[in-house]
Amino acid sequence: MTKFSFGPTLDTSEPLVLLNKSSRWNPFAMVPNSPPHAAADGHDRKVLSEMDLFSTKSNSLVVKKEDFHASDLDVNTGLDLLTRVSGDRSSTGDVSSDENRYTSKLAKIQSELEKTNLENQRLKEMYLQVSNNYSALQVQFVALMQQHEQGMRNEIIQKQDQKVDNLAQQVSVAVPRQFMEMTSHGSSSEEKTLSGSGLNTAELSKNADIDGKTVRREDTPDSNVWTSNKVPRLVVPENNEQTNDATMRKVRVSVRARSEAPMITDGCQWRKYGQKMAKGNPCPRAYYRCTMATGCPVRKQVQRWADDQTILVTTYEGTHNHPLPPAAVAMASTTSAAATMLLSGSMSSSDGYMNPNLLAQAIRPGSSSIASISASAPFPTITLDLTHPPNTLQTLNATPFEGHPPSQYFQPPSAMPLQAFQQAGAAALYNQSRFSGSQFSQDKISNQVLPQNHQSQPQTSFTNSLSAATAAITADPNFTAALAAAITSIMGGNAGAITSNNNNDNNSAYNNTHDH
DNA sequence: CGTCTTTGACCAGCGC
DNA sequence: GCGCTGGTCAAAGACG
Repeated sequence: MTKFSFGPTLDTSEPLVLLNKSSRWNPFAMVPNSPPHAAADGHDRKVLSEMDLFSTKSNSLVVKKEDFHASDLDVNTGLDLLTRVSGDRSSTGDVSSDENRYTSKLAKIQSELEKTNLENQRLKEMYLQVSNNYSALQVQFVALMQQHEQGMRNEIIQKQDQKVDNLAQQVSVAVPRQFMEMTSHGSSSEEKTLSGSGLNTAELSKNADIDGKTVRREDTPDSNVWTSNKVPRLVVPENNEQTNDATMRKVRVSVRARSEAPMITDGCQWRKYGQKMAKGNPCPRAYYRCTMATGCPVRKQVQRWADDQTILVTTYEGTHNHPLPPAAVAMASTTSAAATMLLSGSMSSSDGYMNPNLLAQAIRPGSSSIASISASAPFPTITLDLTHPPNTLQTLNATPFEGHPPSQYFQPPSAMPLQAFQQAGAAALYNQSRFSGSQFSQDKISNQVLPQNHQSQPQTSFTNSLSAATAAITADPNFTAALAAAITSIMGGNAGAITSNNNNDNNSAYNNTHDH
């Protein structure tokens, strides 16, 4: 309820004392707020605008005239006003006229009280209404935010579908769609003997239509995760046991960040379930799983980079099957967007091989890059390198843990927020389906033809945003926020859903000598 | 006492 | 089949 402050204009001492002394309410006890004409002290005090502001029974304040007599006024000696009035009366000697005057004043006060009570009542109602409206708006806001997020996902899916259609029209060579086929139909011979259409747009559309059903997949630990809901939908149809294919399940997002802190909180809760020494890295690799919800399939690996142990490499796998706290959403969206790009590229590709021409343009040695895609890794992995300041970013040269030789890099071409970035990423991933199978065939790469509609795009805009994001990252100790800023910059603020990254790794973990 | 971490054991995939 | 490696399990201990 609105609480009205009497403020500095209220002289609480006198009326309070009076009220304590007399069980009968005396309107003149409100001397401090009596109208000027009622106050003999000459002070221009205002009428108390609100009397009983908190009691619904304030109307009971109405006082009958007959309750007031001159004797009453005389008794209340504690009231300055009354004292003065008595003095005035004694000077005039006209008691009856004074009573009449007090009666008229009382009537005025009563009327004012009624007005103020009515006003108070209106204010109460207004407050209730505002409060209710606020609550309703709050609910609507939450709902809109959810719808907005879903809408962005759908938009991305539509863009992906359009891109896929374009690719289907452009690609005439017979190419296996391993990545998609593996997820939609499992590893069947079909994936390698796909018709010359390259892309089965009808099937792609069908996959896209699966939207809304694939969220369920997140409930299965083996489901393909690491992506926003839309991505798994595209990649993995429901009711397909093949969706549990280990390869697809291993789609990963790796984040490199320079951090001396033993642990970086991203809002999610993680439970360490294992630690092992990995080949080629003196630092042990810690395994975590999300414990924010039972059955959440999200896992992550944390390991310090062998080349620079000040760099924490966190690799995420899976999609949360539960709501995320705000603190976790940023990271989740970031990694999810990256995974979305990766998978969207895989989806848009009609084959499993890289296009050397594309790579030649996508990979610009010496140029900045924070995103790379590993084709040599056992699983499709997109790596976000947040360890380099602007203009000194380096492409990632290997998957973080396995110590493999330099993988294929993807540098987002220019001036391209989400759609273009995704297109470029998709193109870069166009032929990377094979990396899901861990063995990338260079021989096949050389024979591939790719659409390159994105390759000529200028780079300055993206570079600028990238530099800004990187600067924010390097300056911001809040890894999560910084990472979110970076990806938002890349993705044009359309980063979708949810995969959470968290560096819960701690120094103690590295003291262990658990090895095999 | 419940939760979390530690860590040795176990399993699966892969190459030889 | 064997060894290597990555990944996971689960008992035991630590911790609050």
